[in-house]
Amino acid sequence: MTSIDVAQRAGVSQSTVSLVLSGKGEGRVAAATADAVRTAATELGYHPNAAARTLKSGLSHTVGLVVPDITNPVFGLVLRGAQQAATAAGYTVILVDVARGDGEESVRALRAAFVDGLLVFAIAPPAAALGPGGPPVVLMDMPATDLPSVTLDLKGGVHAAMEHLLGLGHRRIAHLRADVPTPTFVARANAWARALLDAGIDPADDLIVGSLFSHTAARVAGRDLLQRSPRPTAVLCDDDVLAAGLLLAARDLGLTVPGDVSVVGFDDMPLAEMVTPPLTTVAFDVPLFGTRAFEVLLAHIRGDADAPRSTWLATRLVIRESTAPPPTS
Amino acid sequence: MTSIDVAQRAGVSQSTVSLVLSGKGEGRVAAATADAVRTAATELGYHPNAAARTLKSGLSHTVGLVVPDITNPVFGLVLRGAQQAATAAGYTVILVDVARGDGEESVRALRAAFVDGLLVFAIAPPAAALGPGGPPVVLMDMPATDLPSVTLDLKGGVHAAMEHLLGLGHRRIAHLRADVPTPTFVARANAWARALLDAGIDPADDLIVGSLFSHTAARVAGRDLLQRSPRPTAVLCDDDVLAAGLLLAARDLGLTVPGDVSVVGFDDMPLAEMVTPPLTTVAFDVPLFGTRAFEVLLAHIRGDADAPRSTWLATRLVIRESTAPPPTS
DNA sequence: CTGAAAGCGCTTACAG
DNA sequence: CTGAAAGCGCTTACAG
Repeated sequence: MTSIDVAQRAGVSQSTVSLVLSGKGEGRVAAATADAVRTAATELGYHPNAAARTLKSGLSHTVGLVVPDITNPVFGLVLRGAQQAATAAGYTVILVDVARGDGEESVRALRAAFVDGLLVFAIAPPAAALGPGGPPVVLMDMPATDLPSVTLDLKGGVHAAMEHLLGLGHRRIAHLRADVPTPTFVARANAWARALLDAGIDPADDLIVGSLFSHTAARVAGRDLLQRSPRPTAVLCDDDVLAAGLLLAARDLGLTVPGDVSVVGFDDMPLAEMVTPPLTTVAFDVPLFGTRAFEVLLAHIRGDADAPRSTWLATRLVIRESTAPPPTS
Repeated sequence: MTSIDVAQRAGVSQSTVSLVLSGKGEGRVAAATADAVRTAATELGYHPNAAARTLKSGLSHTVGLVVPDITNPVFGLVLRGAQQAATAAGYTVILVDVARGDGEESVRALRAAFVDGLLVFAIAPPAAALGPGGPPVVLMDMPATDLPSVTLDLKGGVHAAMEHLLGLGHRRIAHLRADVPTPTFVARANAWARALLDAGIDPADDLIVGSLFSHTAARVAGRDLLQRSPRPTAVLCDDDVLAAGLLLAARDLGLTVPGDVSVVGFDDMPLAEMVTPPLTTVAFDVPLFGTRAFEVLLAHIRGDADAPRSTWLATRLVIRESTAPPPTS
């Protein structure tokens, strides 16, 4: 079932079939001819072979989104946003999960699916993504000097959260951080320390605890943190899943939130509203983040002269019920 | 940068390059020649063009996973499981989100990425996936007579949940259901009604409420349900997100769980442990579900004579803190 | 307005 | 053990 079959049935040449079906026949092919081609294609149930098309044209109209850990609910929303913009432009976004590995395998596979471009979220772009002949890459939540990127105003977000906590009267503000040394988490850590320093508080080691990326790990880390004395009166968490784990830890220890300890999350995922109490958290427009990233990537795929090198998205603090003044005792 | 460049540099023919680099040269190409080819390829940073390879061989070693709503956290784990089995077999899984649309667009795109096979989760397989020349399709959580499928023991799961609730002394057991008329939800509804009937209870309409698939929608629907009188003493929910919404509704109304009302979820996603109280829920091995589905698909891709038509996965009830005997009043 | 022809970069019999 | 050649199914100048 090839374009030649369609051509025969419609009584035209293969070129004409291609022209009509790709929409490039406009004003070059007679309406009657075009109709005949379309009819024949429908009757035969013909679908152009994408491999052949891509081989010839060099374009697949598909981009890949590489995420570090699909288990984290934010990425679904990022994909949604990216896909929305992509659909409008005639593209599809396919997602690949690196599962906190190096992603070499996955990206190699993605190239094998010859995507026209790559969106890489918060991980160092796998070498396989770069090499010569590789497609354009846009980094998300990952600053870079040599590659275009879309980042988040992490500093502003953490700053707002710390101002909020400091304003409430907290001094011992701990940091429950992700045990992942990527720039996005380093930036959070630095902003936390900066805010403390600016308030004349020492960002001491006993205010810091690291955790793997699961609520179970955060629960264990949180128990450790909340049993230190003096106990922190507030905790800034690197994301909402970690914050959810900390909530569990507080409950394990018979501590109330925000009565005994205030908690701030990051990302404002749906989860933030579902836990008890609902989380005060640093928010950004997650789908928009995906949309923006796709738009930047598309500009690079098209080779636009004014394709943005690096842009960023605002963050803001959403205040819910997990923060309050420190206990008076 | 093509295989011809590599051939020239290594001083061999294009055929030899192909043989060596595809691993099919074993025992057919002299070791020294093979080394020369590999060296040249590395030096040149050569990557075979996947479109050409696929066009010629008809194989992309990529399969697609089509999910109804990537926003739901279960699908991430399904992808993980599928990818794990796929990696072992030299395949990659790419995910496409249909966003509760019909998926025609997405699947067309996936075919354009010429996947070797398709895993379609809980939605009617888009027509674009079927047509002649389409790749093998395996349906997940969606029984079918004409296509291979991997399903869940939904009936057993609901039965266990209802036995648990009935055993606790509940009679007015409501059903918070997904407003999505796919077989997976119809099966849950039927099993719920069956269990009630078997216990001599009428599965009346006032025990039923439908909701869109978000905790916000479920919260609203849940408030409606919990304000009916007499109030249900227990609610079976079509999934954990819906159950989380119901928990919020109970809180809105000043009701305690499980004191005033018991709640059972479905899927046992990480969320089930993060909400308050942790959810009693119908569980299954989510990653294994993905793994199984991939294995079945692979058997069909390979054309194994004994490729399974339809298999199923067990479910079990995980009892946590959201269920207790009904209020004595 | 339409067709004949070349060629995208591989893989795979086939010949030697 | 190695190479020359055909061909996968399209698209795209080019000719008419």
